[in-house]
Amino acid sequence: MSYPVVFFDLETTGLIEQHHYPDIIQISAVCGERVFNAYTVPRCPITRVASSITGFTVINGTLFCHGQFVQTAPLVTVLNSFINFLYSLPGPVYLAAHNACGLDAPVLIRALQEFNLLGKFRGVVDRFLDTLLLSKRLFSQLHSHSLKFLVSRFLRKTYDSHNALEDATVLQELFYKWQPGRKAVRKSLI
DNA sequence: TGCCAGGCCCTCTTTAGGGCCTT
Repeated sequence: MSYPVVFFDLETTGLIEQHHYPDIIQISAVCGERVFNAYTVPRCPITRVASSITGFTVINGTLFCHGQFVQTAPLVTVLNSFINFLYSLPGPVYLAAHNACGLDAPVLIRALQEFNLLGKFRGVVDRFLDTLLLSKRLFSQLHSHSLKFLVSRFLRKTYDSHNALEDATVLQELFYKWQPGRKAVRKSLI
């Protein structure tokens, strides 16, 4: 592999819509044994569907997950901490997420732009890697490429997390299990 | 009240449509 791969996942207030980007609630990343995990109170309401999927709710400006209080930090602090985490690795790195080009990459980039952090971010992240594209390239015969299905198929685990840290962790396990070649990885970069 | 997106890939394609995947 050309660069180390950092596996990350976002939990957000919803999906990308034409005139509205969702807010970040949680950023998690793993690279080998190194782990990053942070939460922030979103500035826009969490959609009903997103709340039912992730378990996150905001009550009087405080974040809860399945009813449990969650320690948060301002978004700019979370983003800076995430970038500092990436700089602490032997970079530059590939930043991998499942369906990165559909949600995680554009939402993260937009948030970084808002705080003028994209330049600093680009100094340590070479490219995004979309493991959904990679899975379709490697296993075109599979009828599903959802993270839940792939975890069940390759890791023989029951999996229904929708917690960013758990999602990033299993994504790394999948990648290590697959051991994809350089060519397949290169074609899944965005 | 009820409804809601976008990008990618595949194919019975390219003058298009449908399914999947993410929260």
